[in-house]
Amino acid sequence: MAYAASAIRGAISDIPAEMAIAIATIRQNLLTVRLPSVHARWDGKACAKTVNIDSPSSPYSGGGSGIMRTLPTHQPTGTMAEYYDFRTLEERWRNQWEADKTFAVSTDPTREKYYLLEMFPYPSGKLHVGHLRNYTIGDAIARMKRMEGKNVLHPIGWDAFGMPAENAAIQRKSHPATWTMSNIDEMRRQFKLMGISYDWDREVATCHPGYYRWTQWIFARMLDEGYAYRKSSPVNWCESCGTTLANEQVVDGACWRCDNTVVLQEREGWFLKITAFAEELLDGLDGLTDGWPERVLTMQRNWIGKSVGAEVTFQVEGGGEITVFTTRPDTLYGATFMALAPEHPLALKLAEGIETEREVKAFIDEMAGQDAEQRTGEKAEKRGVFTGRFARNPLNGELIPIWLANFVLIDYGSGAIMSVPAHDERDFAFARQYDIPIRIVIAPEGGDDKDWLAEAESMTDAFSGDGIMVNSGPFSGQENRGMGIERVVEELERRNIGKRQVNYRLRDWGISRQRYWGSPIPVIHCPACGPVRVPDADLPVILPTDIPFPEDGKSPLHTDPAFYEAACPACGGPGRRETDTMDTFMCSSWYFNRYPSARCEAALADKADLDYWTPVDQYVGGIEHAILHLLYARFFNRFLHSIGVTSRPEPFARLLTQGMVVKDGAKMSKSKGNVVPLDEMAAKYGADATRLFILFAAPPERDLEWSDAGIEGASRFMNRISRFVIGSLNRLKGAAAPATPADLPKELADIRRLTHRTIERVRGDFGRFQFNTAVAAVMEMLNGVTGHFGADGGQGEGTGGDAVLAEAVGTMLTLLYPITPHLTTDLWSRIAPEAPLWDRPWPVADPLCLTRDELLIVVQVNGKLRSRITVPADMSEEAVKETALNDPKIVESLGGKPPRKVIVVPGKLVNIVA
RNA sequence: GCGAAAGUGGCGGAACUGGUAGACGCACUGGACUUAGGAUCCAGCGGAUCGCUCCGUGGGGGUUCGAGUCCCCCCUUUCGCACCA
Repeated sequence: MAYAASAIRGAISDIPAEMAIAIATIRQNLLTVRLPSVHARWDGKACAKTVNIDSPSSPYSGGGSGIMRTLPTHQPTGTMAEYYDFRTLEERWRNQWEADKTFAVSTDPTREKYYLLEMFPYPSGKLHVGHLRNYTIGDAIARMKRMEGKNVLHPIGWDAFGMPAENAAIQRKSHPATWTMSNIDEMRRQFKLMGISYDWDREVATCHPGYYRWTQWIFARMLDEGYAYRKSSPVNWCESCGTTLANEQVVDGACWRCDNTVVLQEREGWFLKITAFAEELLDGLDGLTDGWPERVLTMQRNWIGKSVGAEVTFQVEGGGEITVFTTRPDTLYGATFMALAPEHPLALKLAEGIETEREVKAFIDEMAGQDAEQRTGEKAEKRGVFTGRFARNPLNGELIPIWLANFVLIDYGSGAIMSVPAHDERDFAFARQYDIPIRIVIAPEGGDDKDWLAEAESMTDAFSGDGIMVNSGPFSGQENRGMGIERVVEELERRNIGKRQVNYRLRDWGISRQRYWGSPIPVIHCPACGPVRVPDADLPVILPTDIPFPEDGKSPLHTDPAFYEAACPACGGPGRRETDTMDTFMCSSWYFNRYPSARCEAALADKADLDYWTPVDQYVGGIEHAILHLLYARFFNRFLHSIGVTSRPEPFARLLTQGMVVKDGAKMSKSKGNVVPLDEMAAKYGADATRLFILFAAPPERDLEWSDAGIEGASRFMNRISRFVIGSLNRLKGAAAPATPADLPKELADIRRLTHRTIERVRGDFGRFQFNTAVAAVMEMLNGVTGHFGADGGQGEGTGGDAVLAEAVGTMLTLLYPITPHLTTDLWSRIAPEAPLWDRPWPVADPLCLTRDELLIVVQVNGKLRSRITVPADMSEEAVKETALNDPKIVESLGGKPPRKVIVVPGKLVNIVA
């Protein structure tokens, strides 16, 4: 007894000396230490203390690291709980995994591969538990797949270019590179601390020249293939970020990163022709329906926004023509006016020299001064002005007025529309406001034969449904859908005044950023040759990091002659290097193709490696990238596939979008000030307990509410399983294979059934990534097993139970390993030091152990639970029915009424209808 | 406005194809071990009567021997889209 107290005294130097006057008792394998109550606290904080008892005479000394226990300091006094020493144990295995490169993999076509990827992080500082969820889910999958025998590629890297580094540099009077690198170091440490099983040899950072060389190379290929081009156009400008943004990066009229209102500004810049892939990107989604969440597919479909219709040309009375796009050529006879966007090239021209000119000009000027919110926002009302000119309806020859309207968008279709107020809500509202005639040309199916021309007067809403064409010349009487549309288009094509046309909402991707911390665009502008791309041999164009970063945040590239002065690669004359940098989304659009051969110098990636590893089998990340990153990455991959670089058109076979971590009703984030620091959790509860809680608290797709009490529970479970396994150790060494259930006493057969049923449940749960129920199943199993063997695993010693116990312990540790790898590995190493847990195969349930010889049958009367009966498993349906009917509770419940009908669900229930 | 998902104890959440609602965990209550207990162990824990029983999965209808689960209507919340012709 005495050694325990002295061990404690020695181990905790900061406990006051009198504290060590402790009473220690050992009962079974549990050490209980009592301390005098006068020492209410020796440290005001509610954190834990660790006590290492590692005496040679200790019953716990066999395991090497010994048993350690934490003593919660907030207890006034305390018996030490049976805590496990997660600090020492987690560090030990973490170090071993790193030293041995346990999770490093190589291309091996003889083995089945599994590529698991979490969206790589932006190195913004330290990780908090909100970040961790993504990586914990990924790690659980990776570790499980390894146990299933797969060759698992599980890499990590850093999305390391971007604005926040520049902002931080200004604030700290530092340099974006310095800030980024130190964040990467910090976060790498934290990933290792949490025991995420990455192949660190494949780490990439997008700001490394060895990486962005290939980002530039991809841009060069796009330039060669005509998918990268330069144009001047109105682009989204974020004043607070001091840069332009792509359409995808504008959310509700505001910058996706800083939430500042975005304004349109005419600027010249580089664009990528993502629209050329619109159809492919849309079609590709059909192949992802099994593996991607439906709502992500829907969001991408909506974003691409395909519309099928026709292009129709209208002749302007007095010269000129206007082309419109419509999805409803069947309503052409109902077009009673045309409307142009105020920015339309003809807008002012039409009114030139006639009496409407001044009014039209005023309208155009007014609209030019409005931002997107005023123009197309929720409260924007329909506004317009008559140009004074008319166009001729190409089918019925009628003259219709040409208007300018605020609701017509210049950058969709041709920036002009034909307006059919009877069958389009927007046109209807506009027509009513400006007293433009409304003409019905589609009659609702089954509607009475009315005078449809007169009917328009009393319309209160546009009718946008389908029906029969009326007032439509030779087309009248047809169904509009299908044949009607088809016939009209044929007629337009025959007369050469229109044609079939598909339009997309998707726009080309503007990638020029007027910032410093990004990949340089490999182009030199030459006064003679125009923009010329830098030859491949000269890549990468290095982003200079040795130039001072100015305090005003302006990109030093624009003002650094050493950077921008360059000879034209084509003519050798003096040129100017492109000083804008690339959108960082370009860097993250292909990184998953780099991991398979992360250090490849000769190419973006080695083809054999790509053939073997891609596509990513399971991608894990946040829903916020449903469009942004996931659309760009698909685009890049398809482009690279089209030029023979990547092996598959689609990059991600399956996608899991995890929910956010919320605390106090808000998403956990630094700006909200509700973060739970990772280091703190690791120090207080350990990496395993933190991981366990994250996976246990909610299914992955749903939001997770952080709970300080919840992680205490996770920690308790770690403690209980640790106590149980350590207590059982002496029974496990050399335990034989368990006997078949038939040869075991009922209680032990039940334990084996519990073991194998748990294997079944966890298998199913892992398959659906329902880690919360998988954990619950193992918790249940531990409850059942401790119920039989005792919390210390010592009960029933010397019986044939050792083998059953050994099977149960091995199973629990294996099933839990993907979630809490450190503790399970450590405990297993005490049972079988020669074979590490991570090399064990994933368990398979033995059907023999799942069978039962007795079944519990629920008996209902009129659907209400009335009794439960236990019957032999092989009892016939008829006999089960009889047993149920003769059950005393059922007899009473029936009260002599004869059963009208009896339903028997084999193995489950009997329902008696009376 | 349109579309999608979701509403289950005090809380997080289970219930796979309709078949014992509330697994597992948290919180709470009682007990044990104790000088002490915010540790540990045991027990209880949807509501009402607290014996049998009745009512309970947002509300209302329906289908069925049987509905948290399927169908219809409504309410609430979250997310996405919102002049894209």
